[in-house]
Amino acid sequence: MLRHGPLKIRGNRMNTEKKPRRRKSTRLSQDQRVSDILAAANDLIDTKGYENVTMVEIAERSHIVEGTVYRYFKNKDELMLRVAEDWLRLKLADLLDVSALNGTYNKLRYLIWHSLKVIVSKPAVTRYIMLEVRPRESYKTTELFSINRAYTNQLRKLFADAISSGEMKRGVPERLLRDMVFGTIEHSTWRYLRGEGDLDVDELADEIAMVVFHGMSDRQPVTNPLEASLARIEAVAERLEKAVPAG
Amino acid sequence: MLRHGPLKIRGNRMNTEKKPRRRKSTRLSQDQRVSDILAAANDLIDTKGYENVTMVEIAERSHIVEGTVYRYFKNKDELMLRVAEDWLRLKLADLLDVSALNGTYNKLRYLIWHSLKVIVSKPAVTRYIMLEVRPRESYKTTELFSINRAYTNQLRKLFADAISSGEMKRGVPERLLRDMVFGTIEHSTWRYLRGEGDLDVDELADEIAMVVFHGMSDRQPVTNPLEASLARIEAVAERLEKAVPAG
DNA sequence: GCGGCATAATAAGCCTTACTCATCTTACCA
DNA sequence: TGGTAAGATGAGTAAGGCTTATTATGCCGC
Repeated sequence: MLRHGPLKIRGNRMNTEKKPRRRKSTRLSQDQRVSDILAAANDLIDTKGYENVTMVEIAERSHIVEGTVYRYFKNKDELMLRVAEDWLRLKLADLLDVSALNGTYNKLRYLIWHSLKVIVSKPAVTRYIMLEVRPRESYKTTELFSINRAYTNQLRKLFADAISSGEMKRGVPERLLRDMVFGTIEHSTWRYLRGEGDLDVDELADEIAMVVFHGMSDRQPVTNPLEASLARIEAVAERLEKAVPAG
Repeated sequence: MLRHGPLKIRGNRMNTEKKPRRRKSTRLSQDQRVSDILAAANDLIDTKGYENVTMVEIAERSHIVEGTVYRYFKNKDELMLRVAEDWLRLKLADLLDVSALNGTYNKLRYLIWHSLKVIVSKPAVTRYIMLEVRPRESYKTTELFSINRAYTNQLRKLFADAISSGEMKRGVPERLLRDMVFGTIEHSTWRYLRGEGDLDVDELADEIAMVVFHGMSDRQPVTNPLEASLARIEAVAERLEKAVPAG
């Protein structure tokens, strides 16, 4: 199938084929065109998934021709990046300062909850960022990387507050804790991002915060009878130790 | 640029152009061809990154022509999947049964260490799996998904052992703990997978195991609460025995 | 050795999609 | 109202995945 109509008008005696008519065009302001294109791209990404949108489609939905898109965006990647940046910037604009929240756990839960909200609000673009932008060598020089710093910064505050309140011990590499928090969030959302079912953001935020905060090991009051028994004996031991004069 | 030599031989009076010479071909056994192709694909993926290898290149390096590759692999995706599957299956073949290891922490550390070893052994294919296979809707019906179950199964054993020894409390969704373990591993390796520097597998395994085991909150790095508890009691008992006059 | 033949391998293309560019056209302004 | 800068168009290219008609090779029976 030819993309642009017949290549050659076959001449027959009385040429009944109309010569290809150039479509009527309208000149819009730069801003209007750009926002038309961005809107079209957004719609298409959301409905078809970022990997399936083509420049022709974006152009059609913007009521222009493919070549015109390239007047406003250097290439497809720049357009997609712009969509992602605009969205993420908007979403992170209302991120609270966690220092205002009460307690390490609440701060943590809030950050996790916020990330999940962002992801759920536009899964297709999240996929784009996770699959196309973050893996790049140049990721760290990316605008998206800078925007994401908002989370990193809040997490840093959380750590500072938690250390000064004694809830966290000093010395654990911040990098690792970050990887644990965001790694758990991302891994938890893959099922959703793959299109398998919904996501209960509030419940999941609770669960993730809990597991990340406490880790795998048991630290709650013991339920195991053997341990309970030991705990009682320990308590007695402690009392006796105090009672008996140091010898 | 034409991909396959001149399309049309322009006839001039005395045709001095040699007619396109069909290259000499050799027929190999099915097995030999397949393994040639797989070897070529492997080399190319490792050296150029999976996103940059083309079917023509794979064919050239296998000393055949593009079309021939399609006799042995339905399409590019099937070929790439095969490369990934063969590799991962081989790598997971020697995964130990964690029940043989001593203590939850050691089991955990071993699983993390093993994953990291696998990732480091072929980062280009790891990227392919993480960026192309796992995001698919069909991922769970994939051979790679099945192969990966080896980890899941070992992790399940770890949980079972840890619960029965009292180190972990019952009731935390297994899914979440899995997401924490593997999410932290993956997030920790992105810098490396992006090509930013090396990875000290042993050190990182220790760090991840530590942070995943204990979580963010401050706690003693106790490896076995029962043993720790007994140790404390014994110390007290010893002191008391010395302090209290023999009755 | 030799000829027939199943099928491996080749060469030439097709299709899609990102991107380019010469040409046409429009809106604005003098 | 007409000249013009720049916006918009249509046609085309390149690259890469995939298909297929044709060629020729190695095997097998004789």
